[in-house]
Amino acid sequence: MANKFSRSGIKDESYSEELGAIASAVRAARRRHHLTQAQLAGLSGTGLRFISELERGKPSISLHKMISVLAVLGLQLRVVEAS
Amino acid sequence: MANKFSRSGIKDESYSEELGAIASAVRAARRRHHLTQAQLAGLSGTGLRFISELERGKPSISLHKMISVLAVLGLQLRVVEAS
DNA sequence: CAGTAATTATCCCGTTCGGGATTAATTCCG
DNA sequence: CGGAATTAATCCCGAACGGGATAATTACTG
Repeated sequence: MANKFSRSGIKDESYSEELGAIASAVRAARRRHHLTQAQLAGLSGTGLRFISELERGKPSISLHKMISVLAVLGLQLRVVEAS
Repeated sequence: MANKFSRSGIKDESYSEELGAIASAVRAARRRHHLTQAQLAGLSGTGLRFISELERGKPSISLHKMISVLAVLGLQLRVVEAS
């Protein structure tokens, strides 16, 4: 996941494939819906900061907030067997 | 999700189907592996409290910790289209 | 290219997570 | 059934989330 907006922060890219996949899925879905991060924040009852961090794969984000965001985008979380 | 160990706490059962499904999946998988919550905590690098709350569907748990637990149980998180 | 829009980083600060311990309640099983 | 095992609730407290604002950086477009 290319961090194109990086200023000077260090981003640990090695954390988890799942995290990265979720982050990418959220960003892609947001763009499909032609929403800015700010709009998505408003629609999901979260803040701009949360959306930004979610899309950059921040590990420690709160599950229910993420579920709220997914719902706005017509997505869901599922538990599956590891491949 | 029957709360069989409930003492006197009030449990909001209406929160999110996804949360409940994740919680149930974790508990079921743990039992399939014949692990106690304490053992699973040890294996996943979390604490007993976290496992207990995860299995009871606590909404605000931290995503990466949950992913660690799922990994021990041979499970993964996926984002899917909402049905 | 320049101006505007969008995204990211950082700050302050109130709220809450969760480790580990302890206690209480429930479940398990011989 | 009773005792041991397991799970849930609660406590203290350090760590950290995240709202909102601000500033910096990057992307977009005419």
